[in-house]
Amino acid sequence: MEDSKNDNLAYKLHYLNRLLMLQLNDQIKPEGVSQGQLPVLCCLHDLEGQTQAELCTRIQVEQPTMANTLRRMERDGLIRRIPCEQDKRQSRVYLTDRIRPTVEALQQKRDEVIGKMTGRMSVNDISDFHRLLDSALLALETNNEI
Amino acid sequence: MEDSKNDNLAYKLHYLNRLLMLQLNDQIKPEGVSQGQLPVLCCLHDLEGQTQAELCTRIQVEQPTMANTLRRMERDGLIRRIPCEQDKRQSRVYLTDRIRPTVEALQQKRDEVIGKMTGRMSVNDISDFHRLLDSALLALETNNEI
DNA sequence: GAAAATTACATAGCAGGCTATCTATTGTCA
DNA sequence: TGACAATAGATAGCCTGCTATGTAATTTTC
Repeated sequence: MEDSKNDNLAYKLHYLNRLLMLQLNDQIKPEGVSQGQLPVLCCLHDLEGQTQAELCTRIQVEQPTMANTLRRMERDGLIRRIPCEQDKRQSRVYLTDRIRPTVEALQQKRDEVIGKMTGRMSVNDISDFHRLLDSALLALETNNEI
Repeated sequence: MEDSKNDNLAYKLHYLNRLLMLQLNDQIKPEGVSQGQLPVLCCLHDLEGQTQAELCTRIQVEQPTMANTLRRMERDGLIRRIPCEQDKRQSRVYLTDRIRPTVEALQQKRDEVIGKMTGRMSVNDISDFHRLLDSALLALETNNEI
């Protein structure tokens, strides 16, 4: 049976994701940025001053994951957090001046890795790939028992 | 720009993989098995007595990753390791009697999650999905600069 | 046959995902 | 107003991936 030899969608997706994240990491490492931090940089590049909770919602990770990511990013000088006056529980997150000018180049690096991945695909293939991923995402996001 | 709003293949793949692994975990957790352990169980179900290095090659993870996974699986009573007489550096890995009879049911659980993911796809879609993942894998496995 | 290279595996340390739980603040309502 | 509920974020602890490095056994080479 093929599936027991790892020839199944779950294995392929998992392995492809690992390859992709490794190569993405390699591309953005020179700027001192890692794979998990890039979505936060992009999200803040769209709109600075978001709260941790807002970043969680947009990037779709759990709150403690974001808390850890932000801690590392602050440590590495990618973001700064400014406590909110009105609500002392929350902070607003901003890019540092050092990283702000490089975010678009980082997005380009990411797109190059995606380009390598889709190198042998036709335009139709790529739009099918998007469509199939969207369909799979929607199916898994739908909250009911299997 | 759409890509800066996480509407890109890298983000989708990453997110889909996370959803898939979470739901796979939920399905196999009752048997005391987790997502990263399932490929090892399947691989040993095909052929018991493989070495750590052989498992690495088949499952395509780095050796320290496998070492850790095997340590947890031994701790949890999923495998046992028998030192090799001829070559004292290596051990051969076997399923425990407890887990051996359940491996096929676990594979079925995995296939159910995959089924949920592909629920709205046609047979053609699914074969396209395989083809596109294979193409992407091949492109990223090819070892040259972007 | 001994030194050197290789191999098999273990360990340390990090990133980034998760759940569960804690603290402090804010909001609600009787 | 004072108690309780809800919210924002931090922390602890786990898994699974990675790189770098260490150690013991084996193989190769001179």
